[in-house]
Amino acid sequence: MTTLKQLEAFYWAATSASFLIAAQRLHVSQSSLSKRISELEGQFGRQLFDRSGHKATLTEAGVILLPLARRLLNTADELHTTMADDSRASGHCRFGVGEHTSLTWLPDFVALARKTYPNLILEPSVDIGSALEQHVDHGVFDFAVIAGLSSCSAIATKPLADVRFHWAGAPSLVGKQKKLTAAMLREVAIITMPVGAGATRMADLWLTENNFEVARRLTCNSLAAIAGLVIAGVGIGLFPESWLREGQGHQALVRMTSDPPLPPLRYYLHWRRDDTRPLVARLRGMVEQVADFSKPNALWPPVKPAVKVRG
Amino acid sequence: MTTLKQLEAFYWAATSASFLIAAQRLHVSQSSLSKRISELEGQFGRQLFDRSGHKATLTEAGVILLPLARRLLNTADELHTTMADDSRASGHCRFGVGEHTSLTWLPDFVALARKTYPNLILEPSVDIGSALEQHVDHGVFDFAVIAGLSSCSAIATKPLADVRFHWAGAPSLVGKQKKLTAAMLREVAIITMPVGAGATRMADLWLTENNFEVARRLTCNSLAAIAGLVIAGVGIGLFPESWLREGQGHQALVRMTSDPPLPPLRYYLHWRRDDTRPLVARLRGMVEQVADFSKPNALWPPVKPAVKVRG
DNA sequence: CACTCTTACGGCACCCGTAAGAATC
DNA sequence: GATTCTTACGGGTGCCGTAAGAGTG
Repeated sequence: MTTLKQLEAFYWAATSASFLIAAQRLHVSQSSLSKRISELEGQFGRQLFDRSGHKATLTEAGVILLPLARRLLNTADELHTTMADDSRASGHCRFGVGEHTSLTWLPDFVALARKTYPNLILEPSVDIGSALEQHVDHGVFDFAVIAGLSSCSAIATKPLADVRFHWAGAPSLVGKQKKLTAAMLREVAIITMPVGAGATRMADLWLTENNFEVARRLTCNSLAAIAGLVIAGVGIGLFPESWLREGQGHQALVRMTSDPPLPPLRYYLHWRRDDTRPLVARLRGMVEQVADFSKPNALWPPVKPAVKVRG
Repeated sequence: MTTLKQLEAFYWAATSASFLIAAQRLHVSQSSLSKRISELEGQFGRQLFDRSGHKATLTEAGVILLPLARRLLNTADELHTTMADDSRASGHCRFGVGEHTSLTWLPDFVALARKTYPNLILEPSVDIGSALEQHVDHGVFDFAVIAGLSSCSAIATKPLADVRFHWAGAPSLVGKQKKLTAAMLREVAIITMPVGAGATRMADLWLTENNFEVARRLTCNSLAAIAGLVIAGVGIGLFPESWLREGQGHQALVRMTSDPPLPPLRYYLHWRRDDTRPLVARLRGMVEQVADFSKPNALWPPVKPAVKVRG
């Protein structure tokens, strides 16, 4: 008898980058997934994948089966949406966020998800936008929060918030006017996340469109590390507004103005359009609820001098 | 994870007369079926059946699930219809036929089905039409061949053939004209299958509509036995035309004419509308191919005197 | 040689059927 | 007491993961 497990295995194998990634998404071993597909092929009496090449590709029969399997899985998901009491749902959820998210509302989301689904195992990963997007597309992540839109039509998106970024430097570098000028850019290094990150793409666009020349570029994949570099006077860094808010943030990090100002960066929830699992859909809904990018970040608490010295 | 087996069990339990009958149709033990339903209830966190009474009835949640399960099973069946190579399908098929069918084309059907699906186990039952219909409705049979239409809207039908029936008697009873008159009916017993049989219903209608009075009625559930009674001179019997064909049949059974003639009896293939299993659908198609009610019957071969004595 | 998928195999978990139990009519 | 469904339990098998194998680029 054909089972939903088998069809699920086939579907994700057919639409993921490899059997291995499909297996990871389904939380089974790769050999188990391979076996499930073999069973299907046995039942149908035909090959679903052509294994002659380096990687398996769909045969004609596989192409026919793909939409049928999708329909069946859809129907099964609808049934679950209606019937299932998933308050005690167990399972895994893998998702990706940028570093900014990881330091603002990620704990809120995890807390809410854990409270709603105590048996669910959450597996967040922090990475830059381009890597997150690829992992969503390949089926590694159930969803991801990424700055900017996806270029892939198989990925659905929903806007979450606009976040303002600003340049900031150490007091000694910033000067009195706290304004980033073209002259400064020609002298001082600027430090950003790697090129795949949404904020970096936005900043590069801003630099290009305004014909700013940049002396040196430094990239680092940790925003906290960048803050350390900036404080040490290595250069000017790019930070979300919440890191630089008045009365909060490290006194050694001074927000600068620029002309024109940096445009706001829009964050989107990304997920594979063909992922209809109801539980994941609810988790995505919870992301929308708690996604507050203006929260004071966790690593960078409001600094009130521990001992206030008067006079 | 919810499985198709579980939903199948639920669906047939909900639409069959009892868990036991549903289990028989699915070829599993009743306890196994019960367990599958319990598992569903566990997953959904609600009762699907109300077990307080003598027999289980659907709860509100069960009523909601029923069409969803039906849809999922339909989708799964469509997938199988497209993909499955069922030439080597294994399984069981239970069906019912009337005695006339059992003695004409049933062997042809069994032969064809066994040839097409060597691993399929066929389980034909012979009974009268009303019993067959009930068994189809309750899910015991996958299909049945019955004279006349069903009164139940859940049963689909397809006409197979019109069969003519005739009265026949022993030569001593029939007389020269071989005509059944109202006078004869008042004197001689008529012998038919039990009241639930289609031919009997047809004959009763004929008697009533023509205001014939009948001296005595005998019923017997075996057509061969009725033939024996008729030949012994007990009364006049009702037989399908193929039993009485010229040059065939037992010489001691003489076909009679009647005024008005008996109307033809239409045989229909009956099955549960909600049974969408592709294999069963193909078997039903095979029934249509081989259903030849005018075949000489198996028990009643053309009688050619074993030894022809001349002179 | 890195990567992808298959095969072999030991172990465990699940599911099945038998049989006894509980509840209803 | 007959019927209907559940529970308990032993047994078998099907499925999973580990690990090694085969083939490709």
